[in-house]
Amino acid sequence: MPADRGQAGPTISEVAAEAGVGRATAARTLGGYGYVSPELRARVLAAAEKLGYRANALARSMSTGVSHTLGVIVADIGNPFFAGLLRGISDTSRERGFDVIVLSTYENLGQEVAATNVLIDKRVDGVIVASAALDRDQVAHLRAAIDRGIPVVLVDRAVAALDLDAVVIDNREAAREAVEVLVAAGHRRIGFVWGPPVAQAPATRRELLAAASRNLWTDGERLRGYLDALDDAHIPFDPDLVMVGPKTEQRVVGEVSRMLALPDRVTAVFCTETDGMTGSLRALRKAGLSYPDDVALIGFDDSAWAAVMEPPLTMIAQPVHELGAKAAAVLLDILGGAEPAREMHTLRSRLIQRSSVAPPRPVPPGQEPPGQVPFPAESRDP
Amino acid sequence: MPADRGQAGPTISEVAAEAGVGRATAARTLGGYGYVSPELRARVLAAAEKLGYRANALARSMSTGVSHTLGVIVADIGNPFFAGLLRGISDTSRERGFDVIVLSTYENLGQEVAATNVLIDKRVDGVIVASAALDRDQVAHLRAAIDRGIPVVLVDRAVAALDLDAVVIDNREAAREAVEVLVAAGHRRIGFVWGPPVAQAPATRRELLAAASRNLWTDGERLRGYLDALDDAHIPFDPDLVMVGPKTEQRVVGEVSRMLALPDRVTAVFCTETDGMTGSLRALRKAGLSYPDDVALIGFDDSAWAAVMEPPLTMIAQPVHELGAKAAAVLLDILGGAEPAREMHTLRSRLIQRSSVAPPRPVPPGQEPPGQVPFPAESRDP
DNA sequence: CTGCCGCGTGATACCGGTATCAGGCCGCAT
DNA sequence: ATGCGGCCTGATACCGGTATCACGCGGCAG
Repeated sequence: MPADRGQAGPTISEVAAEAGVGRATAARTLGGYGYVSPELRARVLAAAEKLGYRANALARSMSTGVSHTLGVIVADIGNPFFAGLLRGISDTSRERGFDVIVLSTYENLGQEVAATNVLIDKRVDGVIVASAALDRDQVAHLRAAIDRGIPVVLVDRAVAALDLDAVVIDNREAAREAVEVLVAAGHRRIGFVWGPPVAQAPATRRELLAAASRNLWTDGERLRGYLDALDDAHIPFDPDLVMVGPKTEQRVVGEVSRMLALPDRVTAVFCTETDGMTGSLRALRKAGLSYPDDVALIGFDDSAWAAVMEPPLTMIAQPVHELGAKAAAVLLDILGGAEPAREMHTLRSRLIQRSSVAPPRPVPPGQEPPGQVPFPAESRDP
Repeated sequence: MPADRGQAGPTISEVAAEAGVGRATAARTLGGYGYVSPELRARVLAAAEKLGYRANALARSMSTGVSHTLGVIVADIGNPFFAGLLRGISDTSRERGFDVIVLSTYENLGQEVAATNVLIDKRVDGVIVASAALDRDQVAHLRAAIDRGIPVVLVDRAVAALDLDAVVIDNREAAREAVEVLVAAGHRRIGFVWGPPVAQAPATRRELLAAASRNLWTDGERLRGYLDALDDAHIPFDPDLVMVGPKTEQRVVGEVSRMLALPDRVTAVFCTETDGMTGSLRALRKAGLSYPDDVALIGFDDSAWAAVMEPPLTMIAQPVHELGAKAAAVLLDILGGAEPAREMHTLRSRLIQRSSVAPPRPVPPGQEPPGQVPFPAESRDP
């Protein structure tokens, strides 16, 4: 029951009738294929103009099997990182005449599966995904898309279980570089916020690495970079300084507070995400501590805010736009007939040094300054 | 030329063949309509399962004329405000079984027109739009959608030229409340950053109001609220304290620097958007000034960053999720057959008082510190 | 035993495009 | 004059669903 036709705009048949030509002629003119004499072409165009004709993309896709639409699945549109990525993707897609459908999973694998199905059902030509999948048994939905002939390109998070093109940054190197800066400033008690979303905190370095190598996901790589820098400086790994598990700002505050209350407390914190940084900052304030003197800080994902903080924050800037643009370009090339390279395209991030790193405050052993062991009652307004 | 069928997944006919039933029977089973005997139903289901059948949403939409998809057009996905909005929209849409296609226009009317056409072509059932359109002659694309029977709901920015449902916040009240707080603290030289994107700065209050009333767009309402508060406090309007025109953080820095360098400089700044706030903060630092003592600050759109700034920023928090949820609910109700109310649904924002407002620094006339030359505000009155 | 009713099923005409192909018309060569 | 080839054009069969409708079959009443 096609509700109330006549509303939904004219069809090609109506245009043809108006122009007094056959349906096929109107279709050739409007579809821009085949040959039509200048005279008829003009008549069709005039009729289309008059009627306000717009081609039905659904019908066209049905017939051609091609939708000129890319599907993008991201973990969280609310995250500025993904927002930037998206802009890169849509800019280059539009350039090449493709539309983009965006779906956000909010880090929920179930929603990622649902999103993939939506894209399959809507017959997108290709998919770009920042997947929440970690393991071999969590990629069935992506494999289903591929099996149906829909090319998939990974972005931000590579999934080892899938042999696909992936566009990522040098997470491990970036993290290592940041932690090296901390080490060079003299820090040895460096907190890692936050890590792989595993169920329980790994007790040993070995366990941690095992967890990290389950996959190439972003957090895992950043953790490896952290470990690399520690190793190079011969700083022993301390599981108490690593936060893993569910990623909520709330938990960061708790965990960093804990690290700050340790007898041998943390003197620097490395944050792998924006929310980790804001959470750490909250914890600092709660403890009546400030940066960079009490605690040095470096975080991932530069933003306007980080630059206007007082003092301004040293941050790692990811090439978000390029990341998105590259992912779209790779996918579009495949759609254009190129053979998938099935390789990792790694882009470089950049450490922007500002003023949130200073040498650790020298502490005479045995008599740590007040304000770091028990929390003093809030002297500051909430 | 349907490239290589067999790739794209089984069709309903193939499922029917596999199950040994007629096409219609398979369709009824899989489509969940009409009657099918339990026995055949089971056979069809088994066949579908075996073949990995997924319905082609395109074909279904073609046939039914309904896509169960909402189109959303926002100005900028990179803006956390819109990201939050989107989440509200997709949460309630998904609840009601609708998918969402998001298009970002980056404040470009041309792209908004293109986006609208994409949505029309893809035959979405309804559209939610935060339009960049201001005037009567800029809404043709939205009217085209409506004429084609696609319901449109406005969000964040109401467009006066269109008699549609709109979900907005009490922008004027929110701005007035914020400026009142500034006034109550003793400020009389209050900067407004930033205003309507008009071509040239209005010189008089009258001109400004005229510009603002061209439409109900967000900035205009916020400007009115600012003016309201000034009027109530009998503070004369000074065009030098209002920033209008293109909205770039770069320009904010320049304009606020200018306001800070005025003989009778600004002692407080009210920002209508996040970028306005970060820009103002930059300008402050450049001038060697700090808040809240040198300059009081209030801004729109609370964020995690605003709360961790030192001192924390007093901000207006918009109910972003509710805004999106409400817009989706209104649209979905219309799609469900409800008569459009064509009214303004106004949600309340909340001023979160933190520590970026203090009374203006009293300065003995005649001996003001270099770089800041405050005069009593009254000295400028005509 | 015949007729009618009703239920379950399958055949089929859509939806609005694309793409193939047949056929009409014209010109030119024989 | 006839035949043939090329050029345009329009008829039509798809794409993969939905929805209508006709038909076959069984049961029950007359």
